[in-house]
Amino acid sequence: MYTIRDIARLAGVSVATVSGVFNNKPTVKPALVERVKKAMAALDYHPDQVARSLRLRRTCTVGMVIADVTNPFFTDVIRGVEKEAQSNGYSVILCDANEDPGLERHYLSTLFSRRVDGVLLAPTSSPSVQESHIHKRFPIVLIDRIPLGFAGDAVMTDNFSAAYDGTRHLIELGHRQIAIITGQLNLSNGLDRLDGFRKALQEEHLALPDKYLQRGDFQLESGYQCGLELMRLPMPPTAIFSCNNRMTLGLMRALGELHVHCPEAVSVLGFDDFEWSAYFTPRLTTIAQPAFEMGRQAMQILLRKLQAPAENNGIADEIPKTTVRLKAELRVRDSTAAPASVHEVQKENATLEISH
Amino acid sequence: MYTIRDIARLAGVSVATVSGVFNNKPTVKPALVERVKKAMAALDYHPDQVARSLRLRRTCTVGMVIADVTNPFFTDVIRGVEKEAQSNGYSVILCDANEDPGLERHYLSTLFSRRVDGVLLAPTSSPSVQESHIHKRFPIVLIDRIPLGFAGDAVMTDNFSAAYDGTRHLIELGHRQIAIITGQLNLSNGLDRLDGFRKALQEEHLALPDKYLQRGDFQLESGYQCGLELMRLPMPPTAIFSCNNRMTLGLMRALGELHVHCPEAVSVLGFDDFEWSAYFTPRLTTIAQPAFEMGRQAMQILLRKLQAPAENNGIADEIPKTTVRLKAELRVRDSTAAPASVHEVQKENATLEISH
DNA sequence: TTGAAAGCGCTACCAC
DNA sequence: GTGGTAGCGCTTTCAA
Repeated sequence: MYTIRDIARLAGVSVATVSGVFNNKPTVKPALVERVKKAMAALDYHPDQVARSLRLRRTCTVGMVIADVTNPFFTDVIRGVEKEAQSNGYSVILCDANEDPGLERHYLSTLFSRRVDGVLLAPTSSPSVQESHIHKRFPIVLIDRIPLGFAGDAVMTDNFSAAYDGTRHLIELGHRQIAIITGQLNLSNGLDRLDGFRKALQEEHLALPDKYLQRGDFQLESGYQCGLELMRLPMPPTAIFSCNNRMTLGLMRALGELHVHCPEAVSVLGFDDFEWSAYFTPRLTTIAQPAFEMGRQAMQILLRKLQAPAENNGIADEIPKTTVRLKAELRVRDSTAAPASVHEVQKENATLEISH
Repeated sequence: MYTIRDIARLAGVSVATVSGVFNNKPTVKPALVERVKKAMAALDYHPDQVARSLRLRRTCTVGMVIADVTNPFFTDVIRGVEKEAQSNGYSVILCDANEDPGLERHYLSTLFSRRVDGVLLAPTSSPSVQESHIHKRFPIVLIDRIPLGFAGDAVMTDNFSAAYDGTRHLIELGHRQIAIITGQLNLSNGLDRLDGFRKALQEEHLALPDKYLQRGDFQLESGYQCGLELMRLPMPPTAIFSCNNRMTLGLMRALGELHVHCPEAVSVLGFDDFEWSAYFTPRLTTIAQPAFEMGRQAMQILLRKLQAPAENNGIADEIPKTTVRLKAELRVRDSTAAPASVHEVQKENATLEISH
């Protein structure tokens, strides 16, 4: 392994000059720059970022702690983060907290040891972010979800509006008996979706019977169980809003097993859109989150904090907090349709018109 | 930010003692260990891994360069790597090469600068791994795919056997007109799948007309185009083997648009299995790669190389190369069935038996 | 404009 | 057992 000294010797200059070259100091003479670069290339020399980090007290590395990397939603988030990081000379250490608060805490400590400049965090349900000492370690930007009452930097989908708009879509199709399968309600992503759903119902004075509010946990199995329960009710709903991709899969399985046809017998609206949503039978109507953009903007905010004056280093409270809520997009496909009763009415109307 | 000196002062010991404590040196007296640990906890002190790395010439960090993180297959690979790394005290820097050889080369240089201890690489089509100087930088273990003629450490699916077994499944169902949609053929994953397919056909003396060999590029669009082409042939195949998940999606879209029913009119066997494979209509028969295990074993091999004696540091040629080929699993679902002609024969046989 | 040297936080060697 | 200290590779100040 070569050092700056080897390059200096080979190029016949001092180490300070070599350092000046790869830090683009304008004071180094072009001729010397040339000689140094040649020497660097000859030895496949790349400055040691570890030594550099120690000296500069800056690693140009950020940590990314994801509660559940297996959820394909996060793949796009990660890509957005990675792209923005890479084009700004940052590297990303990826940590999979696996929905385990203990592991999340462990990762946050590891990242601190490694002196990452900042952290992007999609927190688990029992969030370490609430502990103030974590924020003394490095700036943090939350992604996708925030704990109740959290006041800090965050980028997420405007879940309330997204759920509201989606539910309105169901109402406008003529549905009156609409059920919801929610996720956990202790983080914003679960709660805001339920709230948006409720708002849309209340505006139309539609009831939400207890049985129509099924509480899942964002996992496939819970979507399946809640789906079974809903469709076995004496008065099953005519439309179901499923609050994430996995639960939607479980719900579809439940419908299949019960031989309940979608959308004829029940409409399904799912949160999260993916490559395969348009390949289902029926093609799924979904609420698409801007995952890539979420990652990109989160990294941008973090970078901005890192460029803040050194004395507060992006940690101090004086820096204004940024919360970005990105708009989701409703993608209407074939899993939502007017309820059977409305079909009847429409047919009748059609008949009437024809008979004029 | 506190340093080892602050802890030493607070605990009333020397820096050497403090260092001894968090490096588990058995020579430190328990009473001192206690005092030091208390001081560390009091200040939320975590040893600076940057300084440590500089001193030890070891970062306990590995790089992971993925040609295409958007492919959900890699999500599981990454999880396997991450889990194995984490439980051995390693961190993972994730790099998305985006199928761009230039970007891949750039990342390999960045990782070298950061002095990662080793690299896991799913190479792009125009692979930097063939360049010998890369291997002087750090040990590399390839994942999922190797360039033709590569001799080094690698972990991948036994693509040849997987494709062979899958094709045999089609043959045993009675298919004789079997087509394939391949990916690029310059890396092992594409080529071995084609070879396994060919082998199975040859054993049964089945022809592979030129038109039945459609060359895709592992992207959705190519699966779609190849699917259209195949089913518009004067003599379309009765079964199609699609060489990855994305192309299978494209193929299914093509079948849908042409109103070709699967599996009645054509059977579909897809490489790669995912959460949604069992939720398609029809439920897809697939070849499931052990992605998580692939990541885990790749990281294990890399760790083993890192523990090799310092003088060759896992880079020298003397260390034997390990190539692991993991078995894939054929998951038979509903998208593959006997061809229409065989259905007829079976029905006839059934009739005959009844008439006995 | 260039070079010599101090020091970032830690480890490990050596002296006590 | 414990402590003092050189030095990992780099940046940057200061002197030439």
